[in-house]
Amino acid sequence: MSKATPTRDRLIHSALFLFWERGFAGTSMSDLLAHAQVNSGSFYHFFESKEALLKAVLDEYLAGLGPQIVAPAYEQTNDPIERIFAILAGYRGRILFTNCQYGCPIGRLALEIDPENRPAHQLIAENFRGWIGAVRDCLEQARHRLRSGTDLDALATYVLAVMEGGVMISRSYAAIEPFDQAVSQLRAHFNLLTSPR
Amino acid sequence: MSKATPTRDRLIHSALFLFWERGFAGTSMSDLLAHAQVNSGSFYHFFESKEALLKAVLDEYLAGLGPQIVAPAYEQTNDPIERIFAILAGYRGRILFTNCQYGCPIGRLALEIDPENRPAHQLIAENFRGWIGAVRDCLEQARHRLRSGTDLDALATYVLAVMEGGVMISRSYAAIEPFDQAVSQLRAHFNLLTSPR
DNA sequence: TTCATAGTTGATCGATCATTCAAGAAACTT
DNA sequence: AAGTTTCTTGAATGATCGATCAACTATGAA
Repeated sequence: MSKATPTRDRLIHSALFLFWERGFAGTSMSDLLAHAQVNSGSFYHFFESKEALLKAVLDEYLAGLGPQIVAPAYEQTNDPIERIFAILAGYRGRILFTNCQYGCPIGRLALEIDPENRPAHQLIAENFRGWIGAVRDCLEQARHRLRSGTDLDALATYVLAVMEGGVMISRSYAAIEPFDQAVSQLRAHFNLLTSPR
Repeated sequence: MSKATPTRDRLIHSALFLFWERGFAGTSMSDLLAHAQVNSGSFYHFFESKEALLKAVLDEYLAGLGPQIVAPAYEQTNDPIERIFAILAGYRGRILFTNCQYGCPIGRLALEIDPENRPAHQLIAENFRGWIGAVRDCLEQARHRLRSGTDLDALATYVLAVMEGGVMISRSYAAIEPFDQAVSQLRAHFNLLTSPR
């Protein structure tokens, strides 16, 4: 990250990456400061604490959900159901790009951050809600093709669960296969949901 | 944990619980030693390092998979597919028991532990494989009821992904609903898979 | 030019981290 | 009873943690 970028942005973008790679506790302040090329005094000029940085990072993820995750998938295809699978394919690309090592950054924090830390989990939940909402929008558009009685909220939540779970298993296997298997089964489910009775 | 229990066992059982509650990095040696009522010198008599304890804990989880997770579900019902959902119901109980705060202890470690730490991830993957294997055994028994062409390995992996993802989302929402929604959609999937064409 | 505000520097702080070790107690073997 | 191994005790270690602070520079308004 070039020093041309404002200090606060360098800090956030370094944290985006490092929290994804190493988690929150696993990223030390000295790691972060070295990566962002910032001195500790400057950090505390912009943020009250490491904790405050976490919140800023979660805000940033939320802001990036549309442009970084949803929009590229929407550009791939006009079919609403294919758009859902295009979102999943985006995660597949990121898994491969990181040698199956990094998963979903939000999911990682969801399991790491103390549940008693409600402000942080509120933001994590908002990220999940945003993601689920995007999938739900697609389902809404495809609702006439889905079996009547399908619970769209539950189905959208389910898609997120499959993604997060698939990413998790692929990480430990250090292989893409578990993710692919999970997605292929989800595809089978959608095929059944959209097939004539 | 009473002092009647051997020291090594106290350490492992304390770690089982604390790693589940706070994660590996989030559990300090002093937390652990206080919880197990053991002095640091005794710890290092039995374990080479905190890292070595992690491996012992993962071994313990693997050993507990049958008796703690699978067997109780098998006792609930004889129907192989219902047994899968009984396993999921077991996790539901544990989620509720911990106020939606603790999820799956293996999943938590899967996302926390550095993927470069292959020995640990081998053990995590073995736990996942064991879980998937147990589900696969049930699917095998029910294979005549499933649509032909169903990939049983992929379907079993998928069940784990849904469980892990559902647990994760419930944790951040601090509510059981996301888990229930995920399981209900999985149920819908199984209903479609077993319904006549 | 002056002055206030905004941002930077890096040494330093106390707390806590995982780990070590010398000494001694307890549990065995003979 | 004597000797040997196993286990326990808890103070101490050096490293690293997140955070602080006073001194300094850069910026912008008057």
